Amino acid sequence: MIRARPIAKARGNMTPMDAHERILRAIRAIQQGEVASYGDVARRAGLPGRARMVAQLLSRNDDIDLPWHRVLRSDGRIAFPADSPSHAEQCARLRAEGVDVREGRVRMHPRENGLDHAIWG
DNA sequence: AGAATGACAGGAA
DNA sequence: GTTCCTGCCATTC
Repeated sequence: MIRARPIAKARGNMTPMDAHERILRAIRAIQQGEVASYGDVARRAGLPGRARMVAQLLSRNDDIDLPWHRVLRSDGRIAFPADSPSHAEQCARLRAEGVDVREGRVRMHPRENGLDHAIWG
C-alpha cells in the first residue's frame, strides 16, 4: 500500500488567482435567501481548510455585486462586531432577502450530508 | 526569519 | 446555551 498522505496540502497545483476565482464563484453561487459559512464556501471552492482565506478575500473585495452578506461564521453568527456598521448592514441585507436574523445570528440547518444518513440511516 | 493579525473552525470546559 | 483555547492559512510588519 502506498500510504495516502493526508491530502490536506494537495493544493500546490492551484495558483492563488484560480483559488480566488473559485472562491468568488462559490460565493456568487449562494442563492438569495440562503447562507453559507466561510468554511462551506472554501470547501465548495475546492479549498478545504481555508475559511480564513475566504474572509481575507471578502475583506479586500470591492465588487458591489458580490453577495458577501450571505457568508456567516460556522455557528451562524455574523462575523462583524455587533456594534459595527457592517454588522447592521449585513443584518439588513439578509432580512431584505427574507432571512430570519435574531441576535445577529441565523439558524443554520445542520449538515444533512449523506454521511450521517449513510451511517445511521 | 519570526511574530502578529484576521469578516475562521471545532472541540473542550 | 456560553466562553475559552488551539489549530489553521495567508499576509504584513
